[in-house]
Amino acid sequence: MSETAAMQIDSKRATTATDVAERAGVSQSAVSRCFTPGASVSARMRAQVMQAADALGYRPNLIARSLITKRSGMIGVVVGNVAQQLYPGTLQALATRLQAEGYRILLFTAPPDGPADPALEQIIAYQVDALVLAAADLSSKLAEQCRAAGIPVVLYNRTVRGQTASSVTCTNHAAGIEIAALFAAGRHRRPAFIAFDPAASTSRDRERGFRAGCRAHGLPDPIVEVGASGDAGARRAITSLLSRPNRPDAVFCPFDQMAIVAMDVARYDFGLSIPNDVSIVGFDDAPPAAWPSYQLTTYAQPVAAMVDATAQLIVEQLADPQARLRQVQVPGHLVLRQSCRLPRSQEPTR
Amino acid sequence: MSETAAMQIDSKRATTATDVAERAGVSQSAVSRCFTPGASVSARMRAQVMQAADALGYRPNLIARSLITKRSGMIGVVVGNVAQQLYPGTLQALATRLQAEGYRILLFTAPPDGPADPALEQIIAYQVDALVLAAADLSSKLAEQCRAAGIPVVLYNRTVRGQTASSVTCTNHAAGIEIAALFAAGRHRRPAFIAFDPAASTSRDRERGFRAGCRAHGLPDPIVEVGASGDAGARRAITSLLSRPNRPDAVFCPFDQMAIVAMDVARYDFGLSIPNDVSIVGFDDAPPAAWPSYQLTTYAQPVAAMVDATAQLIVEQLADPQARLRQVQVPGHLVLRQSCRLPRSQEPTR
DNA sequence: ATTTTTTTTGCATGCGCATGCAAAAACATT
DNA sequence: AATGTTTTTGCATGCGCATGCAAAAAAAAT
Repeated sequence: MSETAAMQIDSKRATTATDVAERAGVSQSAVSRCFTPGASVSARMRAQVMQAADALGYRPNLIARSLITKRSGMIGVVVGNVAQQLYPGTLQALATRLQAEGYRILLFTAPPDGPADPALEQIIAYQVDALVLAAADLSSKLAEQCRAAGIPVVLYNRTVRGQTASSVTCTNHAAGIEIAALFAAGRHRRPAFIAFDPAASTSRDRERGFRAGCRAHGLPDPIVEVGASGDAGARRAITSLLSRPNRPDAVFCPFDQMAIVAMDVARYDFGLSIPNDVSIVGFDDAPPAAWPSYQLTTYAQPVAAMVDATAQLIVEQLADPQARLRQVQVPGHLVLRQSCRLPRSQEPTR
Repeated sequence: MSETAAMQIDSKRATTATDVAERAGVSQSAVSRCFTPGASVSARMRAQVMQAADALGYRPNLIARSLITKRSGMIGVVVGNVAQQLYPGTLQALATRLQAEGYRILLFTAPPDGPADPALEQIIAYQVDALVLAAADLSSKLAEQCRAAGIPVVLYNRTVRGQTASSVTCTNHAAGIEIAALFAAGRHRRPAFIAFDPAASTSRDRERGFRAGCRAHGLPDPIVEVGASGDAGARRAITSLLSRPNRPDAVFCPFDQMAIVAMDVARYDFGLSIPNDVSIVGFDDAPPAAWPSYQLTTYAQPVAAMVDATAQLIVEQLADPQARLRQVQVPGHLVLRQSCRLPRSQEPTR
């Protein structure tokens, strides 16, 4: 009776290193060593242990291991809105990369409303080895607190004032300049920019570059409209722009989703032809940019390279906690498609 | 000298419950109790401890806690291709929901190539409390192994033979029937279906429903083409379909991305008009389906409800490991837009 | 065959915390 | 004031594993 009960409990219990040791007739530490790469074990012992381990279906408990090694093997990734823009691709790439590196991803999403730091407590309490902040509009407080707690932080696609964390971004400023040059080359006269959250460094840098580029190429200062909070905001902004008495003939949208909305509004609400009546340029080179219905000219973010840099920064900081913080900028490139008028001489590449 | 070194080490070390106890002049267990909801602590002690904890910036180490409670508070989520289709939205919703429930998400992505089970070892070793499998084309072996290891598994948007796990899907079969009915009502004559991975239950169920519906409504058996492996496969499949001598006049694509590709090919490669020359219906109601350029008629998957059901199943199984496995089917609904011809009498709703 | 060197193994300990148990303290009852 | 009752607290222990240290075994050198 009670024996049966005990056996049931036993069968529920996960098999531990001690169980394996017992069955193999060796010590628990021997088992541990067999599962620790680079430990000193004889071939015979290893075979013996492995056989017992297989028979019992043993897997080392990584939680227990973390407790000792002080490495959880988990990287926290905080994403604002997973569903938008380039984050799905980034997440995929990041996950693949970090998994290859032997890390697991602990995913946190920021609540859609308000910049409230998400389960901040959780993040620190969970002993993540490092943190990737991939939310353009997330409070920078989180980064600081983690840093104070000794957790390396890498900002993805954003920067923060005061060098409290490493960051990886695209060459946002240069991109803005380049796009202004493109507009100038296509003989546009009235540039415009739809700003995202003004607190987001990414949007700010692109805007600043764009302004500088306009000035440098003899264009007037761009008309700026704010198009925050998703498609609705973008719709409002582009509508406002196109309703102006002398409407812009070249609109730079700081990410593709916004540009897509802009194209749809221009075409279907205003009956405009792109790029004849108005040119629209996006940012990111998200998948829909290449769809035949849009053929969006856009500035491609080098996601693979950015993810790579992110992983590298993490590994670097983990290896040496004293490592200097770095702001990595990865160059992107313009992808010419059909949504922006070009100088006569130039054919769209690709 | 060595004192300084020692202090540095100390300052690196995270503060533990024992540190707090020392400072507050109480026992470590008292500290533990203060951070354990529902434990017996006097108000005075709590205040005393909390003050010390604040001063030291103490946070309980969840890893250590897990070791004792045998609950990691983590839910493993395995996703095939994060970047595609409805997964971003799902992931967002799931993360939000599970976070609200007090769980963290440990994210695993299946390698894009081959059905190789990803870091399976990792998943079990990491003591996740439960596992959500949201990869339509992932081997079902993983589910079985986890179940054997005593980890509750919930299949999201797919099922598996032999009741080895709970699952949450949309009413795929009924949806197939409904779409056949829609085609019949619109006086289509030559239905077609583009199959996804034939191993994926989701694609199979939709196809079976569609076939049944065609039969029931006096339509011929659908022409079936396989369009696996992403956009390229879809492109090949739809091209093949539209190249046929008597090409189909109604194509059902088992998810929106495929339908989008189909629309683009039909329009731009074949110069066809949608829905006059050919009707196209998708599945999921992903964001692009609503974009003006597509106006895709599609069967909406009730993501919120499905995520809800998933969370509920998990909570249920965690509360009672003996709980019966359940196959939950959440009803979706047809969203009529412009990509499918309707009977004269009917105007597109919405 | 003996000593020295190297490798392999077991023992003991502790990571940070939760929890059963018994002692102590606070409170309620007669 | 003394007893019984409830609450609060500390002590001790262990979760599953890695790791320093010393004993044991194997290999190399004399």
